[in-house]
Amino acid sequence: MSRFNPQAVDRRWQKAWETAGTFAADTASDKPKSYVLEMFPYPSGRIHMGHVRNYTMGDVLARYKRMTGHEVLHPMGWDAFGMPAENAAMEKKVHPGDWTRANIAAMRDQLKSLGFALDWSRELATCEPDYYGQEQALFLDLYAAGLVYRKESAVNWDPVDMTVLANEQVIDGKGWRSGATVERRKLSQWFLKITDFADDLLAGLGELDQWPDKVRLMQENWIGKSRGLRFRFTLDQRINGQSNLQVFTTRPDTIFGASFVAVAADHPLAQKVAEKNADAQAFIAQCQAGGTSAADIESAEKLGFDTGITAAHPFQPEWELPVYIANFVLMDYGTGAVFGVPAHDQRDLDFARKYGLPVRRVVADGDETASDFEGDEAWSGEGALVNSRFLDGMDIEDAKAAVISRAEEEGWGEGTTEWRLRDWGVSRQRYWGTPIPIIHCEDCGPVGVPKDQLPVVLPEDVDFDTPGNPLDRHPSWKNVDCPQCGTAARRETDTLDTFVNSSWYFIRFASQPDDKPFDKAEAESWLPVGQYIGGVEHAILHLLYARFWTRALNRIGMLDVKEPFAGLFTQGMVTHETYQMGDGSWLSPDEVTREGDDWVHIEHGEPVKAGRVEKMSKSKKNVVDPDPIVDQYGADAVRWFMLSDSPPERDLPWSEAGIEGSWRFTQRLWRLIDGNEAGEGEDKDLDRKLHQTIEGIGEDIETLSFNKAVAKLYELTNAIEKAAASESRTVAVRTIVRLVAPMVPHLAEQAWEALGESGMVADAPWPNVDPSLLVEDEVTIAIQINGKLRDTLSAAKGTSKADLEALALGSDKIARQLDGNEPKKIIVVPDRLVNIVA
RNA sequence: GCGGACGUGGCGAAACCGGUAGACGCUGCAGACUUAAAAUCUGCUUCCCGUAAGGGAGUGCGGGUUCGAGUCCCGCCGUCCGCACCA
Repeated sequence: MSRFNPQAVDRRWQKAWETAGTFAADTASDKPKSYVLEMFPYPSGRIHMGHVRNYTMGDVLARYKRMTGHEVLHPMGWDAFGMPAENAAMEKKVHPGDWTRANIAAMRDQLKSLGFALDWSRELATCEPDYYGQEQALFLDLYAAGLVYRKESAVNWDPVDMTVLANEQVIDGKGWRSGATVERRKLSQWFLKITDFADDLLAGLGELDQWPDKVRLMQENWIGKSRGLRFRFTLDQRINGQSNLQVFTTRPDTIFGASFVAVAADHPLAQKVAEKNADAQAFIAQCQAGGTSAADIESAEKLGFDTGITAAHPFQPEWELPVYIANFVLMDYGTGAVFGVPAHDQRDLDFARKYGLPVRRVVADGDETASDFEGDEAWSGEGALVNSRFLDGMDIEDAKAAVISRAEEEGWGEGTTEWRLRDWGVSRQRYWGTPIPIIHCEDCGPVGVPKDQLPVVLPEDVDFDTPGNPLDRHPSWKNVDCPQCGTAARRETDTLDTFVNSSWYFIRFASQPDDKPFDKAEAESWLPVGQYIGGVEHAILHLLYARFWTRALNRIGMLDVKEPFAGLFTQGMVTHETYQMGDGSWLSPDEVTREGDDWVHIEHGEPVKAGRVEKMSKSKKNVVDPDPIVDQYGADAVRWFMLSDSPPERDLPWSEAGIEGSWRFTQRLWRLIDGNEAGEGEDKDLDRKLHQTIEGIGEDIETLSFNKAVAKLYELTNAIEKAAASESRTVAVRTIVRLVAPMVPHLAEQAWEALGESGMVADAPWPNVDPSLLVEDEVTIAIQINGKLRDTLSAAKGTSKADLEALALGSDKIARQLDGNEPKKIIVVPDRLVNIVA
């Protein structure tokens, strides 16, 4: 009997698939189409285990779909623009393009070594002009359709490096390189009108029944449709010529609990106050220090500045509320101004306690109705309105409606729908991205680059010695003539957010003509993606942007598909134990070894502390590189491990013992197949097991429950091993090759060939279930007393309730337990259990 | 701060509609084969009491519904993810 030798076999079949064009997707095929897609990788340099897991899952599904008669599109490409390339350029003095392309080449080889069933003929990289040029064309189409506009928006400004920072480059309010306190600075930037589609994006979630509920809920909350009241406070003085201050609230019911009004630091009222008040100016400056991210802003200490202005309560003009400038009010949401109800909002309560403002209860917390609110925990739950005049006794919803209709009658406010979703800012002040195809002309304003001049190609001759955007200081690229009037003008130097690249790559995979972004009919023959697989970290932004982009293409008539991804699966991370020396420094898994129950350094034997199992990360050095693992154990063992044990949506802890186990299994499987001896006769138990497995695995793969499919294959393997030679056993061996083919394709091809089958197993049909072989005739019945298991017995399937009851009462163990007592009641669940209540 | 999820043996987990908790894998232990080792094979492996037969406890914690709860309800605790310029 031979051994399974992946070092010899893997490459052989990878070449065979490539030569035969096995996985090339044929648009003209009349088979049912299936589009399987995993989120394309950023070419960071090496494939990591997270990629291997992600792509293995998609691969199993793609191969299974092929075997069940589908024409499968399973492509791969590169999300190739982004900051790491520029960081590498600064640190290693390499051009971002060279760095990126070298990374792509290395990672492509790595992916190929894993034997994924990919259609490489459709490979694309977003950093190449043939991709981003088409993206520029789409941008211009959206611009023409009125879906693109410019407005002022805040960025993180590093005053020392004189550059814009990404949120992740702001650490505790400081720039990551310079250490300088970051400022919020306003720049004129490009926006896409995603809010035009807010209602539709929300409504569309309802039809995405193959998406995880949690993702739909997260998107729903992100879009954040809320019904509320927009109304005007009358101020005691005119500011900017206005004596009104417009606010928005989702809780108009709590209007009688108001104790202050607050505006954002960049609200016009705040700006006006600051003109004459140095303290206000200083406060605003303080609010604008630190990063722009919501997490930073909202978790900071609540601070306010009393402007001295007061606002009259709409129901009682002599009741005056102080107007504050506050650091937790966001200019981007609602009107940038709110009223604070400390008793029923935690932020407002913290603020009121800090500044000694009144705290009035207006919603009863059970029996608690007193106007004076005690304690430091706001009550945001349900309750009847109290201390609220005409609202008293109403529930929250009725009170909201009552206040809105009163405001509308009296003319000082109106019920509105507000969205948390904001328009998508796509401007990035960086080099390594899609150039925005706009030329700024003094006379004509922003003018789109004519389509026959696309692509606007990034200049190659740039340097990264100075921080900031090299496009900005590249005169020959930047200075051009206006396409409209011909006078001197300048190119837009901002590039597009990389989320734009990933908002349509799945369409380009389906159709990639040279002269346009995609062919409508061809793209529509594949779309929507049947199963999209990627990390949960993309649950909101990427997926929402792609859904928006698809709708935008819809509106301009380029595509009739509305939802890009019919099925979505979010997979868990690959984790590993962490190791630390006594001094706190991290060690990588290959620097440590086990001695008994303890870990020590592999070279000098010093003790090592094994820590928590965490996401693999460079900073904690708990990273395992797939390459040497594939070399040692072969692609199939790695793939098998990726599918085993952990449910795919949960984290998968990588372990040396685990990959060893997978390796042993591949060898065992090979021995089972290669060592099968012909026999006579049928083996009914094995037949049943086989067909139960065929049925179960099909379901498991379709629901991406790979860990369950793996467990069933172990059970079947165990059963075949134990079975004596027979015709049934030979059939089982021939069948299991096809059942494992999506998971361990190299081994399966080799076995298929060894068994003398014709063609490739990748093209073989998936085995059929014979329902007549699934029937069980004996079942085990549990016998409980008061819900506790006391005995089990075996009975023919379908035994009547009365017979089961008699059998149960006839058991010695039960008689002993009952000790002569009469059962009060007996519950019988046929084919399952008998529960005796004593 | 806001939003979302998750929690079952030493470990990863399974358990379909509320019906035998722990399938399957890993680890560990014992044994077989071997001159020896590796590989392989066999058995055991939730915890506690007990030589055993057997008994008791048990699905993060505290309550509840039910003949019966890992599963349903209420309240906690812990961990992880996202928060619009990381991708």
